[in-house]
Amino acid sequence: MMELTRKSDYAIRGIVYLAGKPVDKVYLLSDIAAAVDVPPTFLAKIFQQFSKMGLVKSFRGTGGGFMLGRLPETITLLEVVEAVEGPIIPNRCVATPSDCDRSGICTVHPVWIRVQEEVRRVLAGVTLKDLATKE
Amino acid sequence: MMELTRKSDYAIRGIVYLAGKPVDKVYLLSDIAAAVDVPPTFLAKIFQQFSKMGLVKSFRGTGGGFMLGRLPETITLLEVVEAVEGPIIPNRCVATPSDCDRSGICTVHPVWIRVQEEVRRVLAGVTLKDLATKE
DNA sequence: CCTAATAAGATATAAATTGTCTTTTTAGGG
DNA sequence: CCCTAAAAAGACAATTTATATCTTATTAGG
Ligand code: SF4
Ligand code: SF4
Repeated sequence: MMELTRKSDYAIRGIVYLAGKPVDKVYLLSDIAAAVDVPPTFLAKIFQQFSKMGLVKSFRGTGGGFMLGRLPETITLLEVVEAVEGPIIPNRCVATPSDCDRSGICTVHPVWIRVQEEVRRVLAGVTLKDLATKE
Repeated sequence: MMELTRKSDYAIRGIVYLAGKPVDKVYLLSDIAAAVDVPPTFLAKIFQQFSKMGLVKSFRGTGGGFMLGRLPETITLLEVVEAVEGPIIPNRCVATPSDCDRSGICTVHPVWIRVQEEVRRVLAGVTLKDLATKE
């Protein structure tokens, strides 16, 4: 239960890498992928998603690559994870109570909401700046 | 991310149902399954697991069925969930840091440990007695 | 023994995960 | 105006996980 996908882990590796570099320069996807040990084609897909959401900016053609879309201190881990996986929902009734006939009377339902809140709270408390490894 | 499986949800439904009934009587699997709206064969598998772990007791043959293995106030939701799904691990490096070469230097790693702690704390704080619907 | 019930194990289907491959688009430089 | 470098987009594929079901065995009571 509750296991992060590779995709999210890779995504975090990639964007944290960017956050640890000078933010106004572009970096080759292939270089990023190599540095964080992620299959390049997979990371490409992830960064395409991020690009649409503004988490990163992309530049095509010669001299192209990726850079962070915003300052590292303004991007939380929560935002990154939810950008990849969608909302954090411990159980489907948290997102859509109508999915389960029992949600009205279910005593477990509120527990999942609390779990969601706690997880979100932890992840929202960490920014890319916090995570960036400065060397 | 972080979504509970049906199996766990079904498991909880089933065992919470038992917790809401007089604890020293046996109940037919088919009745439990019908009451909580779970495929009977699936719930059977789950309860077989639970039985091995002592969460429930099973009785075969005529007049057989299931009852709770311990008092409802001594069984936490955490225990039930982990009995079905195994340990709660937000990321595989939490269980086995050696799985990931980067765990030594990774700044994200400690965050997943905190997430794990928070989730476990919430679930450990709820017992089957709390969840049992009395009517 | 006959019947009721769970136990155990094999099997099946569908969905999600974890990628890869090919083609297209964009941009820079000579 | 090409040529090359790079990301974008979309199709495709393998593997694993989830979600069951089915069959046969075992146990217990009457
Ligand atoms: S049974 Fe309760 S916890 Fe499970 S899905 Fe329905 S409302 Fe949510
Ligand atoms: S990169 Fe960090 S968070 Fe991801 S698996 Fe490795 S140690 Fe864990």
